[in-house]
Amino acid sequence: MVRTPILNIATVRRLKAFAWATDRQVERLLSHMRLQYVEKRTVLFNEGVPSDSLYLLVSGVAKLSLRSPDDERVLVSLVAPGELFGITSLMPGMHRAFRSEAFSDCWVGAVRPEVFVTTLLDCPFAEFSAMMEGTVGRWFALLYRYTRFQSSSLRQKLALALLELAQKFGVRDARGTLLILKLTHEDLADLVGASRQKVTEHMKELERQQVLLRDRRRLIVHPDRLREAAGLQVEGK
Amino acid sequence: MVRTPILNIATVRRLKAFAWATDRQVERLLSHMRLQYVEKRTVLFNEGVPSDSLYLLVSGVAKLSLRSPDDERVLVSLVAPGELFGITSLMPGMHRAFRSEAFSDCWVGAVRPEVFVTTLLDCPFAEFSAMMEGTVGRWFALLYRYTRFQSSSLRQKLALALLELAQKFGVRDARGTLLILKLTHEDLADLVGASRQKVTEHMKELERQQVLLRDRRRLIVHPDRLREAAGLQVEGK
DNA sequence: GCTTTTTTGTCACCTGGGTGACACATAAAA
DNA sequence: TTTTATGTGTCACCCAGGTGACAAAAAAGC
Repeated sequence: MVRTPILNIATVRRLKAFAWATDRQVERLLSHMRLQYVEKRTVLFNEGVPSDSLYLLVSGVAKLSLRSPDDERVLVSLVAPGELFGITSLMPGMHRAFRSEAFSDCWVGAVRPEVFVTTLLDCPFAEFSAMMEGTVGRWFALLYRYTRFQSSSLRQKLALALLELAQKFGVRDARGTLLILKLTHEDLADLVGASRQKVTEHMKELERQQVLLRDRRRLIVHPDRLREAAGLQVEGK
Repeated sequence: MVRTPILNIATVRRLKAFAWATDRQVERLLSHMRLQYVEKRTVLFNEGVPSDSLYLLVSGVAKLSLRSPDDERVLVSLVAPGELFGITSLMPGMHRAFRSEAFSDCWVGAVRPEVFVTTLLDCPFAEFSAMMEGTVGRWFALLYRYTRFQSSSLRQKLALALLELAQKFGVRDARGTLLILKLTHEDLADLVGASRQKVTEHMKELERQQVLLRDRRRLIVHPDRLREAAGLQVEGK
């Protein structure tokens, strides 16, 4: 038999995440929190599903992971008691980036992100959310890239990096997506954490495969072919 | 001669980061923004310095990088026009995690984070900031770890991972810091993106060096020795 | 234009870490 | 206690990618 943990104002206020909140705020928050017991190995949410709850780990250890291109499980992080997780729910229209599962038996509290924000900050959720996207969205995007890098071959990292660059610095062109910056192979090498020589080799190979071409020192990539050449699933949104 | 770029309300509102703001908010923000021209290769801020401004890249390309344990430059990200960067300034008492320099000649706008937040969200900066720390602080910490992983040996990655675990799950003990979770070598391997066998080898070696020891299936680490054994500089807070 | 510097392309060679295989130890289940 | 499942320790072998070296090609200066 599992005993429901005590989750009162005093306990919560001891957590770093809420140290600065008032009693009334914490009280309101708790009244909106559904507490649940999650048994070891149970999946709380999966990658890709809509992100509509924010979680507080009350006790136990939770695990964030993702499945890499070649089907490996990457353990991204272990969540300690007192931490908030499932943070993508604070950004508009996000989907879960990681799978979350119980690493040991856990008690977890769930709140709607709207309630969380309006209770603790009293400002409209939509605005807060947009603000997050415009600021820390960058961190998230970077984290996303780095976690996928783990367990990828150099070829795949290069593809991932080029796709990201195409997204940020690309303009449509008859021949594909033109990157409006002048990148040396050394820049790319620094970006993916590889040696310049190997980057040159792979780039040459990708040119041979018609996946990208070069107009003087400007790159033109073909995103779809690139994704395919690197064995990355063509993402549906 | 360099022409000062136009930075009026209409221009700014076209940027994704501000699409949702009102004219008045944008106007107020602009009046508090100091615009500066930054020549290619100039460093805007360095890792480790206090984080007291938020930047908007108006034109050009900026670069975020860091220096790895073995003195390599890791290119973390390239910033596109219209993006905000220097985001650590939104979290309390943070220092810069990355160096930022102009990748090409740039126009950059700087605002105090307090002004940014209170203008766009009208809620106290201190609260907003604390909220950021309690939520997206996790992303930042992860990003930090992953960027350092780039260009580290397996030994160093393991050390980094164990130090992070010690911080999150450790309790002081006569013999060092005791981790209050039962981790298999396979868990560690997944965490650092390595094979189970190699992790076993390195762990054994670390035990031999008295850097960590094991009590049944619980780890006890000695943070200082661990940092030293992995050739990581002992960080001064 | 010519010169100097920066990139690119390609070698041959070395090494850290992946893989598979298997014995042994430890913990959980029965 | 015995059985079964899960972790740990250690091989021998292989390969992706790092390193150094150098020539050719492009850019940038002049």
